[in-house]
Amino acid sequence: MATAAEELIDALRAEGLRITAARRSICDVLAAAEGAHLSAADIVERARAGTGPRIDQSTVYRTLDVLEGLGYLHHVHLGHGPGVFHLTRREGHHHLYCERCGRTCDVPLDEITPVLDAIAARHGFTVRGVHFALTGLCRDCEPSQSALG
Amino acid sequence: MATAAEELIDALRAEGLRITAARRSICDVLAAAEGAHLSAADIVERARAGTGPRIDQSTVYRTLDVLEGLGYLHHVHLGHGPGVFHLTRREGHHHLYCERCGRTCDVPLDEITPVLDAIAARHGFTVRGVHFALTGLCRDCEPSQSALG
DNA sequence: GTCAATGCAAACTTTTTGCAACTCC
DNA sequence: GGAGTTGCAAAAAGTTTGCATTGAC
Repeated sequence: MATAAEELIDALRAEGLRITAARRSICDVLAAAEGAHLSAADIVERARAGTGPRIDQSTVYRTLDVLEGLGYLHHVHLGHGPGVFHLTRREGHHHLYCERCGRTCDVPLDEITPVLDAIAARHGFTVRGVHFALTGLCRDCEPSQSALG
Repeated sequence: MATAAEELIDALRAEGLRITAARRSICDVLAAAEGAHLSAADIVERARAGTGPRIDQSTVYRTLDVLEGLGYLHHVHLGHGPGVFHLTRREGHHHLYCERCGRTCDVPLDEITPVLDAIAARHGFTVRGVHFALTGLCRDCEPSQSALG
């Protein structure tokens, strides 16, 4: 199959950027992660496992920056701690983040954008980003769950 | 009037915590800020202007932490950069944040919570936090504004 | 061969922590 | 007087930058 990694590499090439071992490795990691949310440190670790221990975090950050600039990647803040990266497959999505257990859940944009936009519009804003998660509690961590039982 | 600062001090006293010059100063700054969003650095700066240059950021962070724990204070992340603090007057509110110019707008919770909760509930979540801003563009920074003109 | 990209180290920003000295109650 | 707080300094965590070297085209 024409992998997602190849698509990223082609995108870089189309921009006239150079295809290096580090970039290949980073693209592989991102593609292999599919829907997962990886921190920069995760990506560094996996890229090193793939290509070798010489890949530096600064290279990873720079490559992520390039890919994000090209629109192939988003980074999101789920809570405190490092931002997490994922490819912008399809439409993108918003994130629900459980403050207690850290579980995340993706919410399709078309499910949430119209609603947020309507509210934002009343205040003269356009909601465009999915840059921060919506924080709350998941079913298992909701206190009323056991309190009511 | 019984100022908001006094209310905070009373709350600390009621917890058996000690009332120090530093804490008074920090409470004054928070109360004087009213609706504004202050970073920790802002608060340090203003507290020093009020009480003297010896107040340390670590003291400010620790005091903010106490007040947040007591429920009198929230901190929010509007974008990249430092978190911002504000007293939790009344009901609290969500934040709209313009990615381009940094303008913020408060959205009353009762305007947005039911809507977010409905969406979150479908995914087994309860949206509780207003911890991260909704990011987007304000009227003045919306590109379609001029593009359509 | 040239210039973009890398690896390394170090800076940077924001927040947290360790600890002796202090001071509020 | 004793425990909670403070100020100072240093660490921690995440990200960015400077720069000589390397390697893609």
